[in-house]
Amino acid sequence: MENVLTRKLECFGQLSGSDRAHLNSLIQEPRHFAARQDIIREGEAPANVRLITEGLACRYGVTADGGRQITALLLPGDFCDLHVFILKAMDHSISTLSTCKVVDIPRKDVIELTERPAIARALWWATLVDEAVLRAWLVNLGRREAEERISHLVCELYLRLQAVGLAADNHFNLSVTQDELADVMGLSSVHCNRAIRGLRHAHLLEWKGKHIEILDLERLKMMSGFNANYLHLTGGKTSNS
Amino acid sequence: MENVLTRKLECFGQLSGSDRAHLNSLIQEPRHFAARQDIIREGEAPANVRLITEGLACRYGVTADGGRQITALLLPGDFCDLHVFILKAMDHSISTLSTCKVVDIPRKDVIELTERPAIARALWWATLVDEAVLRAWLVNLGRREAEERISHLVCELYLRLQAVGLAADNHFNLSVTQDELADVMGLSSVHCNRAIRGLRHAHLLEWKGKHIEILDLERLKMMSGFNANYLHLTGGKTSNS
DNA sequence: CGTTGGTTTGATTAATGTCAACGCACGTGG
DNA sequence: CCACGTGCGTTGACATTAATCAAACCAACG
Repeated sequence: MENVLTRKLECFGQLSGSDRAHLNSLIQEPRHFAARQDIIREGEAPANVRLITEGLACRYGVTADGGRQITALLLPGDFCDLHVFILKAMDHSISTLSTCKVVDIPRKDVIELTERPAIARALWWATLVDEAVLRAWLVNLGRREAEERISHLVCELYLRLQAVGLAADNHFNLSVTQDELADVMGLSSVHCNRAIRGLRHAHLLEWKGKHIEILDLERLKMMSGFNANYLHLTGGKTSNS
Repeated sequence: MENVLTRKLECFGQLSGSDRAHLNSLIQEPRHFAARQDIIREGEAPANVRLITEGLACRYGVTADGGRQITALLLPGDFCDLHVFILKAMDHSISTLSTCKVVDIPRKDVIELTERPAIARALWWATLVDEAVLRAWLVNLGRREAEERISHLVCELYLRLQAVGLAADNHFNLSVTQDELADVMGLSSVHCNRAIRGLRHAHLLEWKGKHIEILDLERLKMMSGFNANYLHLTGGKTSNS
């Protein structure tokens, strides 16, 4: 089975055999992280680029009064800190949510990567998609209320997980507690709990422990105004191939 | 006077005379837009890259039920659609807020730009800063309430406008109505109005029409937990030089 | 002057947060 | 094998924050 990095980058477009081989050579032994451990902290300037190969992680920011807001969920294939080439220091922290495997890619290898045009474009694409997801989340937090907000996230995660082979048949696993979900959604955990109950009672989904089952994807998309365009998954392998 | 593009890119670092000259040559006659006109709409795939040289514009997304959320404020020097090289179509729209001047840069000229290393890095930097601002806004919407939220935005805009020479001495002009501010903040315009009144009564700022005067920047930063790191303005000309 | 677009205010309702209790599943140690 | 924590989910009661509706106000402008 191909590795998560090539799978992810080929969402943008087909890569040559040589490019794939080169990418494969970069995936060394991963480091293992327990759940709820910081991978990188705000202020640090890491020397390597890190890539999640297994598990769930998140970017987050904290407010002065101790609040936490998760600003991105990182799935297998996602980069932690492509920024490092340009910006002096991390302006946010990254933490695991589940146990994770993380590969370190030395800075110089990434620079080499950017000299392969197809890969460089795919990396650039990944950055732009991250940005698009951030915009979608902003709309979600700013203009949708709790049940719609959660529905929207569930739709997004289903498609993103599907794109890396981690979801199918309307169900998937997600290692987040309701406290953590609250930090994603900009809500309190109690309110998240009640919103999920609402969705359950409306026969839209089941959510027990880590297991999420979407009972009515169409209605879930409808009620949350979900439109997959922003994920830009129109490249190589959108559908199950 | 140098143009806004070079001024902006030199926030990242000094450019050579040749690079500057090249950038200057790209700034042709701008097109004029009235206030509240769309510059690009969701779904379009523009052939040129557009750059705001004067005025205030915004990115925005709309929800199914007609709500609008502004996801970025574009100041002079900001690009509208660097995305166009990679992504097939815009996943959001851009509209003017005030009257604006907009320069079109042909696609091929931007490709040439990316072949000059210092400029390519500066463009990359600009993208990453945009992303960092999105994350900061997400924290703002998710975890701060109205008064703090507005304070945070005011601090950010003051620094960003200062960086392009459009703010000094704790005041600046901002062409947004309270309805538009509400769409930035994820609040209702009535609630924005009351929050501004609160800030006014606390002697933190004055805000009359387009004119904003910061009365106590330190306290404003404090109460909103503002930390300028995410703007990454540590390069060439952070302070007044 | 009257219109118009924007701001301000009050009254009311809806959404969300907070605090506290309870319950359930799971693991650990006696 | 059972008793006890412990972490998480669930629920209720109540406080706070924000949205909505509607009216009044104000300044700019033809």
